[in-house]
Amino acid sequence: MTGKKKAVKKLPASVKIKAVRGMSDILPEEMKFWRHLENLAHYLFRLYGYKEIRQPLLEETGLFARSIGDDTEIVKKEMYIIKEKEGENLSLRPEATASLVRAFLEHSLYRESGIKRYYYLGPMFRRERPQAGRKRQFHQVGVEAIGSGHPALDAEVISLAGRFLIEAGIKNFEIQLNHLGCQDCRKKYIKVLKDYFKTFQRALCPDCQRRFDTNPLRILDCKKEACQALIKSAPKVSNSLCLRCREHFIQVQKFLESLEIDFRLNARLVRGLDYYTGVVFELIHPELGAQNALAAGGRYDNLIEKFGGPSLPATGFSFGLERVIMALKKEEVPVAELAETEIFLIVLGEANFGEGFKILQTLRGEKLKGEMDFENKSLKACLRQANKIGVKFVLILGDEERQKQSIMVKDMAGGEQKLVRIEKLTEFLKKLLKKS
RNA sequence: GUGGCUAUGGUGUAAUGGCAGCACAAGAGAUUGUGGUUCUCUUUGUACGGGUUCAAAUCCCGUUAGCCACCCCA
Repeated sequence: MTGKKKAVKKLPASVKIKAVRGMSDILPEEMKFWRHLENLAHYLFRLYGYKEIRQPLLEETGLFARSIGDDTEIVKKEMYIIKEKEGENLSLRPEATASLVRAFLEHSLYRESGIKRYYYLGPMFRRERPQAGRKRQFHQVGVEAIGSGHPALDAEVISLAGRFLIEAGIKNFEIQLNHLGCQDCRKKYIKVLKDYFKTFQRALCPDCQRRFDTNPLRILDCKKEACQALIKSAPKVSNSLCLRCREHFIQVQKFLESLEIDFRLNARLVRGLDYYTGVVFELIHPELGAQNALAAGGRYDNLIEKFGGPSLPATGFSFGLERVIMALKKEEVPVAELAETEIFLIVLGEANFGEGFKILQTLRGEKLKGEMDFENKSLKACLRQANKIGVKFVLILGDEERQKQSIMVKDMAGGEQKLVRIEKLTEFLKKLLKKS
């Protein structure tokens, strides 16, 4: 290729390709945020004894229907379902807990001793109408801790979620707690709630009239003014809790207080997924509008047994990474740039190109991050480029240097330069880069 | 899924029915081997499809996408 580049002709609109709705590219400039959170997850969750696990993106559709609930929006409307020629349909996972429990049982991981702690990280899929913080492919990191009903485990998981945000650099968030009751008292509460709302059923908004049948707990979550008054005087969960649940909730709060974790009780906090029982929580960021839940989680003490496994209590949470990144940006949290190019090699004259190309390979072999120009651009243009990408050193290899078996090393910060013999180059650069 | 708002170079914006302009970014250059500042020049755009009109970025319809709220949820 010589001469001027021709302008790239645009494809006609009829064949313009673009990403699927609600699924966005994560471009290099965004990547530092992702790596910031992913690295933190790997470090922090392991610190607490959680082991990484990765499940497939596809599972049998029935798995989600059974765990999340047949009547939830997620299962009814939002799953990406792949029709198989034979056998059961497959679905892209809308969340991770169901498939984690599946894997847990399939590989008999319950045979291991003690509390089983896992963390995961990856894309989830829900076919919702997209918005900021609500993509159709979105990403979660989360943990699941299986095998203990102890309130300290709730406290561990909740405090871990809080610590994740704090270490990520987010200051402005709130932990909200509620107790939905165990299987028994939850059922009891739902009955009490339905009895209460039954008398006022006609006063409820249309959505809530529907919720009355599908998920009465959700009525507590309604934002309509008409319902607010009724909700206010509705019976509280706390009054329906059995003695054990009540004691458990108190213990969880005590443990959290002992760890100096701030939280707020929210009697109207409910969960949309059917498998939740007991203590549930959300981590809310106040500046993110309607998508303000950075993370949510809670106990699911009956799910494993429901899937045919042993009766093991469990709890966990998951973060929506897109939302955490929105919070990072809102709070202008400084996030470290990813490792950048340290050295830019400039070759003058095509005769020296091969030699320069070899030197670059040697530098890279020594773990020095280097680049060079392949287009025989002018020295000026190369320096400008090197300056733009912010390298610390520029190496110049021309006829003069070549004759002396040396290379010019230029410090971009100060501007001074020094002739260095090629065999001493890597040693020389390493010393400088470690110091600076 | 429901309702609403929006769509102009890579990015941010101007043009209120009459010449698509500006800034940043990008590329080339300012006496031939020295960057950042400055200066000159250059490339690149009305999301898509229709309609109204002498004339459409501008008005209308549809599509697509993004955003906001709801639904739901991380």
